[in-house]
Amino acid sequence: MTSAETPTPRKRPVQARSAITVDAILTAAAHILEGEGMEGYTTNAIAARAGVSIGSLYQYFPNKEAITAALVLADAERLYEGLQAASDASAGAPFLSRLEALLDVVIAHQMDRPALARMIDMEERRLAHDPALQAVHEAGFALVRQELQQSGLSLPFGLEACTVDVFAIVLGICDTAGERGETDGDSLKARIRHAVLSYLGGRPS
Amino acid sequence: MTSAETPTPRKRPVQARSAITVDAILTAAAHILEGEGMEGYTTNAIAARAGVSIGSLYQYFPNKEAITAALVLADAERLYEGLQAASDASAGAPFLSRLEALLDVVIAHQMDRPALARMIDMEERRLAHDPALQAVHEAGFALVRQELQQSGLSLPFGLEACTVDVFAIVLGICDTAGERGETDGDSLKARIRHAVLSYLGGRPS
DNA sequence: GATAAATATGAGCTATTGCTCGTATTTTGA
DNA sequence: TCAAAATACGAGCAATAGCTCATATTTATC
Repeated sequence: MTSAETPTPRKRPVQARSAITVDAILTAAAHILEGEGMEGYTTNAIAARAGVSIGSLYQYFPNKEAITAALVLADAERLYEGLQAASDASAGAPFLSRLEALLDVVIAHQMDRPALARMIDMEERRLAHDPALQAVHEAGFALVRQELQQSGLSLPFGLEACTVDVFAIVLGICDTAGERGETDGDSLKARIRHAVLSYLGGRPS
Repeated sequence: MTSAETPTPRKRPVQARSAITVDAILTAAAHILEGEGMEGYTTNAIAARAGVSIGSLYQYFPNKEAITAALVLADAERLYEGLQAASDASAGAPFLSRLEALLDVVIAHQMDRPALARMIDMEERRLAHDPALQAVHEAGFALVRQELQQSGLSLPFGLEACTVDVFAIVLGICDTAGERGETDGDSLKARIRHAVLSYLGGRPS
């Protein structure tokens, strides 16, 4: 994984084994969050599950919050990179195709590990003021903004408002689906596509 | 406030003064949540702010979670009652008017105390499995479901899916607006109305 | 092989905080 | 008026969990 997953590390891991340790910690944290929620999410439990001593954990993370922040940031980055890749891959294609490509990424991201996605989503709200996280969010915004600009559609509101709302609609429907335990990705995609397209004024379905 | 705000009370308040105590506790809890977030949200702080001893607090709430649950439930009930009232008041009116009446309630609820709304929203996700809360949610669903049924619109998806999505769209845009600190209720309403109407296939703005 | 730097360890400290319980005060009802 | 019930009080217990630090081990460097 990239170095961005370890923000504010107390010590920069330089040897290979320490990188493995950091990775094990983040993986363990994710598994606990996914399987037990916030109740079991303690630094001691994370260290134990990672097969690492609590001392080692605090050698690379200044506090518990930093672990969560790293987890959330890595997740946001993965999503953004997926969107970027989809955007690049569908360059030149008509807007509808490009939108579908982006939705596929978002939905795959949601459907992959729904329980984890839900927990990370909740933590993401709590850590919304983290500058590194905000930067990734802004990058995602920029991507969608550009997509809308190039779509040639006559937008119902200002570019910024439409960008914000498209995000809100997509994430809103996705999160709700996650909370309700929906598993049908195709249905989800069809509904989100319809919601976004009709909002933008493009011919839906 | 109604008795529904005190679920699972350790002791049912029967005298007037104890009702005041319970009310003071809930009010204090809301104020702390609104002003300091989860960091300052401790039972001792709540009791202190309420001008009540910690012992009194635990005479009416079995644990801290019950206070939060009562807060969230009261909020959800207030919203639902507002929707119900708006629905009743606009009986017989065309769908667009009725939708606007409902949106006014939602937006007023969001704009009234945005910081508190945001915190309650977060806790609401965490407590999503609370039966009493689920019941209120279901009541809200039923209201919107009926509204859609009576609209005469030919829905783009099944009634249930449309109900869920309308909720998700409205709350998604609202929450995002709250997080971004938006203060223009009119703009918000226009966008949400557009999003919902276009999703449903009714002629937007 | 020797020295230093990096990494790993985990017992236990510290601080917080949810919560209890014995007691005091107020209200009710007869 | 007085006993019983309801309410209020708050010092302090108990448990948890974040985190430190002195020490041990491994790796890199020369």
